[in-house]
Amino acid sequence: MNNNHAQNAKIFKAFCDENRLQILELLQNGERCACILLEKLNICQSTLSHHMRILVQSGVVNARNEGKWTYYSISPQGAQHAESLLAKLTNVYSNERDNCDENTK
Amino acid sequence: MNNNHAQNAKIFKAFCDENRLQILELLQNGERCACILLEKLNICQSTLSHHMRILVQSGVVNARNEGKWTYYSISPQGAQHAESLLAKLTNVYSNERDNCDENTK
DNA sequence: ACATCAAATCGATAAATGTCAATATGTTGT
DNA sequence: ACAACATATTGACATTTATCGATTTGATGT
Repeated sequence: MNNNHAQNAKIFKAFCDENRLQILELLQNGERCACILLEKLNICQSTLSHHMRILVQSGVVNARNEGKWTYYSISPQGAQHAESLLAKLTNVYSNERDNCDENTK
Repeated sequence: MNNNHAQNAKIFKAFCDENRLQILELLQNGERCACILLEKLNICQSTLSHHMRILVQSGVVNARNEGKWTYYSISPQGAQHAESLLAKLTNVYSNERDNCDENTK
């Protein structure tokens, strides 16, 4: 069984903050420059940078540098990975028999 | 647009902790009593209770009381809700034109 | 070289979270 | 009523996280 829960938890951290969800919502309309995101959010620049780092590290968001700008976009692959991971983590394998057995370890 | 990001963030908090992911993994084999979960995890009882509360409040896990025991199980509906919410949050509506427009607000 | 702008990093601080020990609540069986 | 057990709650503490202001890095244009 896949057991790197510490790493998997990091992926879902992308979705655990109000501001990050708002950022994702903005990115749903397409790739956006950091400065545009900054305009729309009531946070300071270093805070945005912090959130973008978490989003990128989760794999859910892509970053692209062009000149002095950084463009961010939702990564369909990263999102798909998070989605299937969530499905995998919540899939029920049992048919509910053997409830009190020790067959889980 | 659906904007209760604070509430949505709480749902994904269920998946943001290593221990909670391990609990979900145990529940994949079917409904489990808290005492069984406690046996398998290296955490103390009050910590387990804390994590179960977060999991239940996220809607991803169901709790059922029977006598002095509490049985927990994965909620397929709750999991489905989280999954479709994740998909909704990462869906890209744009065809990548109008990148620098102000059409997002 | 220099000024300007965008973004990242650093340092400090406040808030949130995870953890445990101790206690409380509630159920079961005697 | 009481003891035993399962779970929840409380209080304290350490760690992590979110946030901001200040500074640094890096690119652009003059």
